[in-house]
Amino acid sequence: LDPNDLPVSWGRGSVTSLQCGPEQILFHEGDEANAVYCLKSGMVKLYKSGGSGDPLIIRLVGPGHLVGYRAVLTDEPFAATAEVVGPTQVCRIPKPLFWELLETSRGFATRLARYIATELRISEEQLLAQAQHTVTDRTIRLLSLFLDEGSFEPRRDAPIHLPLLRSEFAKMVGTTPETLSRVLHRLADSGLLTLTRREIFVRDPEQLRARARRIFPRK
Amino acid sequence: LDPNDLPVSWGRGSVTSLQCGPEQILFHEGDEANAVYCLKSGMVKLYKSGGSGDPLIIRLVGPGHLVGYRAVLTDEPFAATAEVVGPTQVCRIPKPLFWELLETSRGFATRLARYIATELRISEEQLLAQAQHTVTDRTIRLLSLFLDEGSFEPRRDAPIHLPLLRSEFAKMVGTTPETLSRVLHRLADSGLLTLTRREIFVRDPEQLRARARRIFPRK
DNA sequence: CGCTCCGTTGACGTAAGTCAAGAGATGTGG
DNA sequence: CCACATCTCTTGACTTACGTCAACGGAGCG
Repeated sequence: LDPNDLPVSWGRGSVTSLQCGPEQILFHEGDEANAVYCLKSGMVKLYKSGGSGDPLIIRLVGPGHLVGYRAVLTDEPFAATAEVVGPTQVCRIPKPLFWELLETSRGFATRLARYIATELRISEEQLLAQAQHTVTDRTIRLLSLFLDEGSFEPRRDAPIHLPLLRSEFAKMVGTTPETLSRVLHRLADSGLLTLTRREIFVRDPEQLRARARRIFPRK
Repeated sequence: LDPNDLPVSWGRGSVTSLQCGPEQILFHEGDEANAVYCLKSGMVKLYKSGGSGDPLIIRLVGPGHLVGYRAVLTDEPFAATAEVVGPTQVCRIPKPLFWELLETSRGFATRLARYIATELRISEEQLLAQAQHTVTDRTIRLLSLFLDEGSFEPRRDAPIHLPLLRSEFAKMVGTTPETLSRVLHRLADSGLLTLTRREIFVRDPEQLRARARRIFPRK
């Protein structure tokens, strides 16, 4: 996931720019998909609940990335909900325009296909992790992913700062806040992390990455 | 997943046709991705192990579908292993030719993007199921999926016949053969299924579908 | 007729979900 | 500035689904 991966020129009338605040919903799971959104700044979380049970956060989306393209592309209803996390600027690209881009802009469809292909790999890796690794392992994996993509404002002495509540973090790992709390504190006790109310400081980034690689090879 | 979804004409010299037998491997996880495969008949299972632990079967691929396109598209090594299940005919499309198709064949890239987008939805649904549903629920979901796509030769009185061992079925559900056995027999006791050594007869397809819908809405 | 491979079943251990209570934060109004 | 309400995180006790280990039994095959 690298920002500005899709340098498409939006020189059309129908693209609108939106300034969004926290908790604003771009679209709901089940809604008709009539636009694609592109993040200029800020962050959006994409989660799906499937009707029953707690929602699972499918992914966090940063600047330069697209949301909603999957449903628009296949002409299905949205399969997830997109919610703004912090102050965020987005472009709204209506479906017809998106389709026009696909047909006219040379190479756009290919780039998009490649983009989705990467998402698919990530999703399948997460599926594997979910299927056969413990909460602790999955937590380490997620922390390591956050370290790698610096998109979450690493501080000088404090690599990871997430604008997420613990309960949201839990929804990304696929567990409950209670279990996540225990796991994080166990990791903190072993000296790997330092915890504050809503920040996670990684004491030893290299050791974390090493552990992640040991559990999930080839990353 | 509908067969012949990608009616591309393979009238080139470099496309080769292969006749494969069971257990033959098209490619291994980690191999360099130098070709895409298209199934003409038979079945291929795609699984990934991620180095440690039991492999998880990501998906079963039937006639008319592609395998390996994800890695070829993004120019990464294969992220999964493709193994032939029954007697199977496949086309092998070398990477350069596939790329040429993407660039020259009008609309191919878009169709491919749409195809991957569907895979992505399925993968994310499975992720959700894996994260917050029991083995029993996931088993029902899988059986219901098999019922819907008839690609697995439904018999007149016996809707589901899989050319898979129980252990493979378990790898699709994301559990162990032992647990799957217990779950299936519990479902059989309740009258929903009849079991033989390597076949699963669905006594009441409608009830199964109903249960699946109740657990996993909007399918 | 044995060998091997799977599927089944049982006993057991454990990771993690659930329920419930308590402890800090943070914010609000008097 | 201080109660007071609210929200999140944390901790504990309990429950449970599921994985693991091990033994057994029926199929298929040489």
